[in-house]
Amino acid sequence: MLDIKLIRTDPDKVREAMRRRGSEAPIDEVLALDERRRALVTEVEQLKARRNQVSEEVARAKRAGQDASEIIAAMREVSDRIKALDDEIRDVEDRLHQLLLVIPNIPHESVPFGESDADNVEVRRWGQPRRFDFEPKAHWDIGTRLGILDFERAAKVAGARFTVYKGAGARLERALINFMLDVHTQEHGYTEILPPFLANTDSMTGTGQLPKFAEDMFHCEGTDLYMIPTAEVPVTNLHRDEILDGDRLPIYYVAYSACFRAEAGAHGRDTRGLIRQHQFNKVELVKFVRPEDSYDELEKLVADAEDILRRLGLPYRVSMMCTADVGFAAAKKYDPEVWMPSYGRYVEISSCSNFEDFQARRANIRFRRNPKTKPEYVHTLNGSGLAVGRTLAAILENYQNEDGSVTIPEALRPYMGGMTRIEPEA
RNA sequence: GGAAGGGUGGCCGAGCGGCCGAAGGCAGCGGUCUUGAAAACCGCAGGGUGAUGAGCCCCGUGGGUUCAAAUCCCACCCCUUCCGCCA
Repeated sequence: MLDIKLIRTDPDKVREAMRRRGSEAPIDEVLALDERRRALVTEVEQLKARRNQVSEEVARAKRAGQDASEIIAAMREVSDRIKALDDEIRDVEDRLHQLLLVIPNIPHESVPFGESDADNVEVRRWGQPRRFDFEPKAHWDIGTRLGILDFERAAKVAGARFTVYKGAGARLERALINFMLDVHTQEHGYTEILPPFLANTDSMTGTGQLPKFAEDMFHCEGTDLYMIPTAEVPVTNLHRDEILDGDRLPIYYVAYSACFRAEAGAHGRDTRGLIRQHQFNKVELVKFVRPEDSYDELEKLVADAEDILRRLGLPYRVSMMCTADVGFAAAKKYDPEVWMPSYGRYVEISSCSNFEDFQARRANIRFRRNPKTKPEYVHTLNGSGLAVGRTLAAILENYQNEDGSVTIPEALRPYMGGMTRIEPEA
């Protein structure tokens, strides 16, 4: 959520930011409602001040045993007016709030202008895509042939875009989760969280999934619960409506969770394999930091995600999202992308964002620099470290052998009981 | 799911419809005293809006009654205990 004061004092800056994003935003309507609200508030507050004053007089008179029926009668009218004004204010504020909730964040000045994802900018590249001296297969073929991924039975059990992992495949997924959690907790300084996988409307609104993106999520009928599309939601909302002690910042959390996405509107895209699923595993990094540190923290966050790819020996590049692709809530976003032989290109495997105070304002997450000062909004960041299913797919493809087996990356072997290869079932 | 009890400031905990943004205690901060510390004593200390002012608002949330609600009424949410069910 943007600061209403910013919209009020510099509406052109906001309009320009929306134009750069290619987003429509009801700025004029916001300004009109804001003005209306402030006029009403001024009026009602004057009346309330009078009511409070007179109430005291009534109390004093009654205590003195005097009759106060005249003032009481006079105040009835004032009270009615107050009630009417309060009703109108509530109505105006509701509408204003609804509008503010659908206005996206302002991209940081370092974000390049662009009109589509084609305008994203590659910032660095690591590793060399392997040259195969045989025809490399796609991970769905590799996994199916090895008997470690079962798409058909998953479709029977749940439907399209679900996968059953089996044997060494299930273990490899679990190994990746544990490996990532261990690296981030033991070497990058994150505290592990295992959050609820369902979250309520307030939480979804706090991080920005609602109200705009309801159709992307699974909703549990008859409840106020949504299945989380990312651990960002429960973990960021851990500190909703809190005032954090400045000494505690920065806070780093890492959380494994299953993630659930309806993928409405993705018909026909990535229909095969693990790339686009209704349910997938992810290890998510979340930070709460001081505003002045958030861009340094973003760079460190990306580096933490990249570290996993390097240790796994997976070639990747990092793209900086342009204004058109930065995402609703983010001010700046980097996407680490892994080399995927079956796609013949780099595929998003993480997404690291600085939301500045956009989420903090929605979720009311603040901190106090020192005991005397007013609370300020924190900056929140998050990034995948990494998407586990896509990582497994990348390993199958990049580490495949001509005989159909897959070599297990060095770093994962301790998590696989020393296993070095996944061989086809006998 | 059923029954009972409860949600007040960082924590504990009072609160007769008006003098309650709210006693008291603890923790915190500043000071006096002390070589220093503790103790004792004095003082400051919630959040929002706004200009560090005035005013206004906030006692789980939302309605209602009233000239006036932390206090009365209704609904909802959450917590605790007991029972039932259950991984």
